[in-house]
Amino acid sequence: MDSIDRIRAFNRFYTGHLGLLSRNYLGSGLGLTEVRILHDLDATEPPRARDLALGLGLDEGQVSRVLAGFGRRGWLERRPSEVDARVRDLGLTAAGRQVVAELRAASRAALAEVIPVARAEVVARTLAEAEAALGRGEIALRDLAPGDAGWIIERHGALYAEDEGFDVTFEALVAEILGAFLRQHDPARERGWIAARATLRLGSIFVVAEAPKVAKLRLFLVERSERGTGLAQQMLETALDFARGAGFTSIRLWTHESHRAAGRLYARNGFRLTEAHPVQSFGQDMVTQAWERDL
Amino acid sequence: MDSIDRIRAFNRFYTGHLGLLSRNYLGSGLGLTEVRILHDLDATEPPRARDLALGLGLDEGQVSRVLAGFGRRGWLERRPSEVDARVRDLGLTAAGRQVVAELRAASRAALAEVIPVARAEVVARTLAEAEAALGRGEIALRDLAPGDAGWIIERHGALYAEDEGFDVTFEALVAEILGAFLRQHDPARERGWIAARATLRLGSIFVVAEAPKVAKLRLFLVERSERGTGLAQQMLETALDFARGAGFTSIRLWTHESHRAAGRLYARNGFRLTEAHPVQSFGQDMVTQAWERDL
DNA sequence: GAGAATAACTTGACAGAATCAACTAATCTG
DNA sequence: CAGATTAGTTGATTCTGTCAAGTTATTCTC
Repeated sequence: MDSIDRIRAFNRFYTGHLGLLSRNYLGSGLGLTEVRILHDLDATEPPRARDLALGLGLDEGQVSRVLAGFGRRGWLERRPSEVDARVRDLGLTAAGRQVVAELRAASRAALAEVIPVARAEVVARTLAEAEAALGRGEIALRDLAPGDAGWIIERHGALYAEDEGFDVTFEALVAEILGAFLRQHDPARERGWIAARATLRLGSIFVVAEAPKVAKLRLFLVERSERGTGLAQQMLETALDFARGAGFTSIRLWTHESHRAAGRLYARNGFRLTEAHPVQSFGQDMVTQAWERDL
Repeated sequence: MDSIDRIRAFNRFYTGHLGLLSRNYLGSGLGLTEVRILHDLDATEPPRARDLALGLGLDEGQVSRVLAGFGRRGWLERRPSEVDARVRDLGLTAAGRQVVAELRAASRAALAEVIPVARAEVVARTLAEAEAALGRGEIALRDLAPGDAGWIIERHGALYAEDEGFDVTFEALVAEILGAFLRQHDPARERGWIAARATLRLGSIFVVAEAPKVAKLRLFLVERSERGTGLAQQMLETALDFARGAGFTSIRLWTHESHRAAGRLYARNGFRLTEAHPVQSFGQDMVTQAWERDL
């Protein structure tokens, strides 16, 4: 079962599990479409009819009829816009907002019934990550927070096991490096960043001191999904800027020959290959490289 | 925004994003309901009409009509069951299976179009975890695999930060403990387990040697969602059995007074509180406890 | 600035989906 | 064996979604 099949399996499971397709939505007498439109209408900046159709993937005619229905029921006011007379400004009435509030409460109650309270937290966390994985939200570079170090270790362990066949001693090394860093480091000269989209972590990069004037780049990792997007370049620049500002005059890093894309990134950013020799580590034969550049 | 609201937000996002409500499903001329029924029919053990209605949350009349339609198109054979003449045995014809195969291919293609290849992997991974979080799949206790150590560190870091206000030095400690364990331990006498539902990890427990005859229980963690389900008891028993089999004659553990439920679990399992004194650690004032029992 | 093109929305016609209820036939229960 | 239950079908009705045509206002083009 490949990734696409897994996603399809989830879709079937989820639609079934939550009854997303239910007609008479939560006994309100409204259809799912009406509920979705109502929800969109209840925003600080109410949308135009056209936006509703586009945003929800509906026929404009249908939206028009639904809105007319809301008007008839006294939930919605529609008056010609003063800026553009083709457009009708939409605004929920107090009664309309009341209906939305009731629907929201009913929806919450229905969900709470299907999902045990204790589970809601994990479910929300994993779904939020899935949402971010689907590309929702902006990527930000931030400082380390509790839990991040573990994630860095997990992803180094998992990705290097898949890509290079490394055994768990590599994960052990990463754990020890990070343990030592967290326990003690000079915040003025040493720092780690996490790239994340909402709660979904996408990459890590660290600058540590190797010598008074020589910095070292470590634990530079970017998830496969974000490779080739320019994120790695942005992270590298952030790290180099910090190292420069912290008074280092040069920076070094160690990597493996098999990381071709990483090598190209370093070369493009002024690093020179200064060392390369075969080693046997983490259960695999490979060629380690040292790269260096002035700051 | 609490967990339930987050889940509701995901539902809105997801239904919109994947166009789950698409009518004329993938240009096949079939509706979503027909497609769902067809998919369910294509199983090794074909369901009865009744099961379809129940399983998909549909009206029995509607299912009957849809099945009749499939029969008319030559996709489905319906003959009275020999066991129970009220029931009609359902079986897709070769043509029917062909239709299902084409639909599956079309669905895969449509998904692949919406989700960039590079992203499919993370999306599948996070959705699989969400599915497990929703309670799908059995819980299993297994040995450590790459990535597990990082997860243990992350969850210790995150949960203790939330529950006890610990700072990152606690995460550092866990990282160092695990780094050392992974790098070197005696597999006959020391062992770690992960409790997981599919790919979603739910807890961890370790047995290590403190002295030749004295074992130590460490890194015992259960996600909030699984507390009170008997999982912790099962994990503890597994660990105690192992320690007994490995020749230890007693076992110790350290915990904090604030972990009331854990304390009750230990007491219920024959542990005695042997030590308790106030300490200042990880940025918090607390009372550490030592517990012990014979094996 | 006139005429064409486009945009925002409405309306009509119609096929298909979902719902409710009534119905047949077989089987189970006590 | 009478009555209840189960599996499935059929009919009437309402609602949804879709396609196409229409109205009015605005913008574009030469």
